[in-house]
Amino acid sequence: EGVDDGCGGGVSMQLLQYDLWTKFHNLSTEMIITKNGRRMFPVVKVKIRGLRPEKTYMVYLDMVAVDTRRYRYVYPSSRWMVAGTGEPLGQHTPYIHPDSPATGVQWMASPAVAFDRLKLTNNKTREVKGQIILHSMQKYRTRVWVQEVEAGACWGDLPHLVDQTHAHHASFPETTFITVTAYQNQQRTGEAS
Amino acid sequence: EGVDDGCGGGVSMQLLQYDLWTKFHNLSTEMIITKNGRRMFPVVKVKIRGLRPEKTYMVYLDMVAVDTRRYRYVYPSSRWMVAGTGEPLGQHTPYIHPDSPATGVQWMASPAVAFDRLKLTNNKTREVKGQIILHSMQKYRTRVWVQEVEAGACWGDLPHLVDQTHAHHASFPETTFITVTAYQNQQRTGEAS
DNA sequence: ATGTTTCCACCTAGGTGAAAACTT
DNA sequence: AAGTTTTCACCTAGGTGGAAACAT
Repeated sequence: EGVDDGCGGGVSMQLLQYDLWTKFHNLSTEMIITKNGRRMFPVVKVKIRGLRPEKTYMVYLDMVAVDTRRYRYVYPSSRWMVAGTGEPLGQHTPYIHPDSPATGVQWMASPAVAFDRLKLTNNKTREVKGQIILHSMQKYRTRVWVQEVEAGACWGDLPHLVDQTHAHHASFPETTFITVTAYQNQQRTGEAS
Repeated sequence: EGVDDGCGGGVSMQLLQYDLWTKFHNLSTEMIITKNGRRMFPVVKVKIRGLRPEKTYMVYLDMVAVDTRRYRYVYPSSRWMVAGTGEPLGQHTPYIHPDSPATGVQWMASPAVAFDRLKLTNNKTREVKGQIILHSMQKYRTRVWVQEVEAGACWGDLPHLVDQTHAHHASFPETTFITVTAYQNQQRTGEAS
């Protein structure tokens, strides 16, 4: 339940499927990205608490570039090694959770706010809705945001309402990953939760 | 754009895919229901106008039993004929549109509020969420409701908030159908919209 | 040759129409 | 035997891992 918070207030976010993520963190740490976009495995699921029930919030996610290095998987030792300098840190438009906007009651009633529709891609040419563009072979960490918006806000306008200076956030060390376009570690398997 | 309204106010609902529904009304008028639930074809899609932008509404749908007769498809003439008395008129819990609750802005921004997830069933034993239970071989008409609710309402509580006396409604003659468990009319085909 | 990306056949989940089964 | 219901194989859409292709 690693949690930092940006903005004071009692808002808390807890990463679910903690065992799965721990295993991921120990064994693999690699996340596939493809041209057409690939879903994350494991899926980021969080439990959100401490919202004001009647207020309206949107929830969104972005990937924090941990550094500007490039990584390579080295076979004899089966470890990730630094392999030079990567792309400079950039800002991408966050992925807005499809249930947004919704009231505090709704977000908290849900046992798990899941980002299972999110896709990761390396296709820089066309920006597709629902996909986050990342650089290959670089290290990222998942970060989730909760931001209050006006009750009348609608889905289409949400991207313009993103204001990270007035939002709560949490990032989860277990979700740190290195982007690949094909699995490097052969131990990687896809068991369900 | 057949519209009746229950409650005054400028709320209007228009049935979309009118050509498709007209063809349905002229050629077929039969709707499949199965044990496990079957989606409607055509799908009910409506355009909603005249809501107060900032207010919160839920939208739901029910099936009005047109009469208590039982119908049979007679082949030589290829027509539906009355074939005796059916089940008495009953009340079923309405199907709440999965986007509920949402603000007036959101409902009106959508070019078509579609009930494409709705399933119709003849399975009276277990009441399944997302399915409407109907009697076979009887005649029904689709009716759509719009009801204002408090901003803090959440999905799980909506069924208890249904109050048809304080809701707008519209029913569409073109959507009148007779329930069957297998197609009677061989001309029935499933072209897309 | 090695490291990286794209492509593609497999697999799965779920919806559909028609054959099979059931009923009266 | 006719009418009605259920079952089931086909089809489709979309996600996945490994094979093929590409690049350095």
